[in-house]
Amino acid sequence: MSRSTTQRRGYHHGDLRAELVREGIALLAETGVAGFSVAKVAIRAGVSSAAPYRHFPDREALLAACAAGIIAEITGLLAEAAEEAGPDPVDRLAATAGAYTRYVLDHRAGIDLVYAHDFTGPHHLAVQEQSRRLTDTLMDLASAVLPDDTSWAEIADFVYVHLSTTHGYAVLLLKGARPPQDADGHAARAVTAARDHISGHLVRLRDRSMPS
Amino acid sequence: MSRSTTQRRGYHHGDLRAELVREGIALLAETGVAGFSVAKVAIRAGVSSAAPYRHFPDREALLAACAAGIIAEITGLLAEAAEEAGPDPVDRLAATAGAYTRYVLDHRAGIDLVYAHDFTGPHHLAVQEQSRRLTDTLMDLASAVLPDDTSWAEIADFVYVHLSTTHGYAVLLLKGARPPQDADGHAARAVTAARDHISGHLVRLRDRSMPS
DNA sequence: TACATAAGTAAGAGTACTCTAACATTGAGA
DNA sequence: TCTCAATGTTAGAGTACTCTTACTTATGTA
Repeated sequence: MSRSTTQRRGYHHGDLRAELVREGIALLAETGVAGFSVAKVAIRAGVSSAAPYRHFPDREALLAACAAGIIAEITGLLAEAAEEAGPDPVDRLAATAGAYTRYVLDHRAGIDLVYAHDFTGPHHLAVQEQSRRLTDTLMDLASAVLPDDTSWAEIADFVYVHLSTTHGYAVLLLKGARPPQDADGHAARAVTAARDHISGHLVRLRDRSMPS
Repeated sequence: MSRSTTQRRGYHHGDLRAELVREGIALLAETGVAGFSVAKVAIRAGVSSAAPYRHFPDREALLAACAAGIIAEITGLLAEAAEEAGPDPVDRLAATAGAYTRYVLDHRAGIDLVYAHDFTGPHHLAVQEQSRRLTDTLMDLASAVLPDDTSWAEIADFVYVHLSTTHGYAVLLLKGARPPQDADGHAARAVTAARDHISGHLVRLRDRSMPS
């Protein structure tokens, strides 16, 4: 890992593939999917517009690599946030909402790629793999929150809604639909929203197991 | 309102502006913002690719008109769903989550326009007006759920998270991130998620007002 | 050191789109 | 009925992008 920076050495780049993904993610953050083009990414990376085609068969493949990179980065941040949140399972799961919000605020439109694009095909296995890892991370955290006899499907359902809440909150923030605050304030509110969802869910489980 | 259909009468269309918005919304539903073009909308409406420019100064204006139309339609559906849900305030608010989910499932990618695009500028007052109406509708429903002495800002905050949860759930559905179900099943799960959020929020309010 | 190969460049064909300009048709009111 | 403003049409200039082809340069290995 001697040269992971943006510096270019000469005719050959060194690690153009990785740099294209980095610049692609940055471009997505600035312009969203609509403003994304292979040519722009190439210019940002300081190479000709044909160079990316040595590393990616087409635009779609570069886009997919960026998506996989974004998801992988988010997964890492969520795991890290959970770790820092301490031992309480609810604290740990709720903390992921804050980290997610922070990421979206930092990377703005980049996030719409992951959710406004179809990566379900067989050409996008890397994206699917990263999505699975993200889900697995949340499943682990969620299973510590829910009762021991909760089925896998019920955990998945719960995780899905947790991620929905978190994602929805962060995405709406990007619309400026809220009075501007600092990132910390938004992240804290996201954590509270996650807590509300968790506690509401647990209350419902309790009420279901011992009806009035 | 004698001719609101798609039929064309002759050289002149009759109400091309409205039809462009309709077809634009339909195109957005199929392809998302990335696949949206003035030319395609014109073809769908059966007119030349220059005709839309008689009604909209540029592509952005047509896009904004579509967004305003989408938001207006959603607002109507939410109000209707609340009405049909009966007298209980929680039922009424939670019902909006189901209606929203149903709309997104029916119109798929159309929704990403509203949230993946910037309509905050002074040229997009129509979009902002429709957004305000949607928020007002939810504010009314939310204020019936919360204690009487809740401040406007707190209601707005609560509404924001309610909408986040709902929107996030619906958007993630579009990714096929869930085992496919019928729309009714998804809508019902969205309502439950909204209920969990509402009850969790109310529990927190109660705990705050009478600490242990 | 020779050289095969990986990884870059330049040039451009082909496509799609936005928006404009000049012209055609129609309907509604004077 | 006449006329003109509104609303269509065709043609095309200008732009941006994707992806290919042929060529160039650097690099690692025999």
